[in-house]
Amino acid sequence: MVQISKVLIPKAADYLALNLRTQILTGSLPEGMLLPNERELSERASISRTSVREALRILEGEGLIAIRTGRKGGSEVIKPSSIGIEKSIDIFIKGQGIRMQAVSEVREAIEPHAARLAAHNRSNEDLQELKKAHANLKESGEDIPAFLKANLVWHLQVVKASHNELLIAFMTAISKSFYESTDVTDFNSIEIRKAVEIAHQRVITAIESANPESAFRRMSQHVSAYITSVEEIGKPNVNQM
Amino acid sequence: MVQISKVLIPKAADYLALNLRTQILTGSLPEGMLLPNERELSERASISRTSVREALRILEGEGLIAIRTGRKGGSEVIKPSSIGIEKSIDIFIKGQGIRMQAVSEVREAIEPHAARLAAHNRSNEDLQELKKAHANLKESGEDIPAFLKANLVWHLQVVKASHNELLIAFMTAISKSFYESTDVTDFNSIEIRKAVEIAHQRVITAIESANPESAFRRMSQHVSAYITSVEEIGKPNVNQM
DNA sequence: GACTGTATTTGGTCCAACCATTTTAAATAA
DNA sequence: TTATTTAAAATGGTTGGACCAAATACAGTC
Repeated sequence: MVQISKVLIPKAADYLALNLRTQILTGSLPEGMLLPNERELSERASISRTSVREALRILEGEGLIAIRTGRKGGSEVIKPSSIGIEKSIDIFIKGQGIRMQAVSEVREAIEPHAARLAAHNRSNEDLQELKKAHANLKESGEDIPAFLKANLVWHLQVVKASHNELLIAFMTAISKSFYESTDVTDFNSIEIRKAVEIAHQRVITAIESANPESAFRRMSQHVSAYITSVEEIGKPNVNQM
Repeated sequence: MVQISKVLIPKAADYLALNLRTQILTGSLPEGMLLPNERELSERASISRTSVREALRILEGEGLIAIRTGRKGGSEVIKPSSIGIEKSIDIFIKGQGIRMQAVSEVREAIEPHAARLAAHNRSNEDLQELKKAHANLKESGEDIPAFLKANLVWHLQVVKASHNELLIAFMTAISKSFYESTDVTDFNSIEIRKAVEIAHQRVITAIESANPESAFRRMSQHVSAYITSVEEIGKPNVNQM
């Protein structure tokens, strides 16, 4: 028996999308460049404009092009931002019904290390932003939503100060889920909020004095304590949408 | 002056995609369900089949549906896997020209913590898979590519044993980039390969004996040492494609 | 020079037909 | 009866062409 492996016939749109994606990621199509308009792409690739548009929709979804209408519009090659990562992580968490605990564990992995890196790499601007975020948290008073918001910003700012683009993307994606599922009543107590404030101050001090191991240890303690204070047995999973 | 904010007119396809995405993520459209066929969706949503197809292409790209042709074909709702995350991380790393060092730093954040969790959560199957991966690494002998492959599998297996779906997804995505950019000649020395083997054995022992802090520390040391041994000043960025 | 209207270019939408693939069902042969 | 072949049906894939909508350029006008 002659062995014939199945001939895969990729869809026209997928084929064009792959072609363009490769050219974009290799730099053949540099950021800022305008792709040929749809009618020309259609002609050049010898496929219908409909298929071209499906291909462009795929690339748009991947964050590789931005499509503008009107004269001088078209498909511009853009640098893929972390939004794509955030979107897919969000879909993954919601679609899979990921446990909140799993999200917390990722924070426990990322944040201490990010604090360590921040102590190494932070700029003066980073430090000022961090202190500003800390001030906002201190000033939130009895306004629990404002406290939670300021808290979120502070944690993100620490990771930003690490200057690691991947950690920033991960943390941004995850913190959204975490923030959405945090119960306001968890922070009704002034004592808990004060403890958070003190812990943050310690981390800031470590980062400011460029002490990586101290930053790591203090952030580690803080995140663990924070999660413990939020966790309750039987707490439901991440909210669906 | 009357304040009029710009009226945003979303594209028909985006609108339908958002509608369906919401229903899928909230569970209204459960996994396995077949969406109405394209012609019916077109009729029900009062938009053209072309727009319906663009919407389906978006959802397909997000990993929320699988489209099959033929009678009894159609768009099946599927559980979004980690592939979407891996794809977007891959695009981000390549498109942004992320430094290899940044990828390494993420490993240093994730792997020790994953080892710690593995010591907590690992099943007997996990342990056996880990030992199998270790055996493969030991048996690779002078075959450097085989060594690197086995090494990759071992590291992934540790993270899998953590039973944290997000960490697994992150590590899978990242390890691909790391693996692709690792120079074979970095491991020409038998001494280096032997050191890796010993370090792995220590981590396995810690995980087997359910000693989280030992697992954390040993993995931490191993990853740092590994990265140091691979790092060379002036090493180029992650390969573009 | 500022404004205004018109033409041009580009993406957005629609339609109607036909092709390709897969499954089902009927017809036929063994 | 059972196995095989053939035809029909249902579904996504693709096409070409027409027209709509938005953004810009440009010529004309004040």
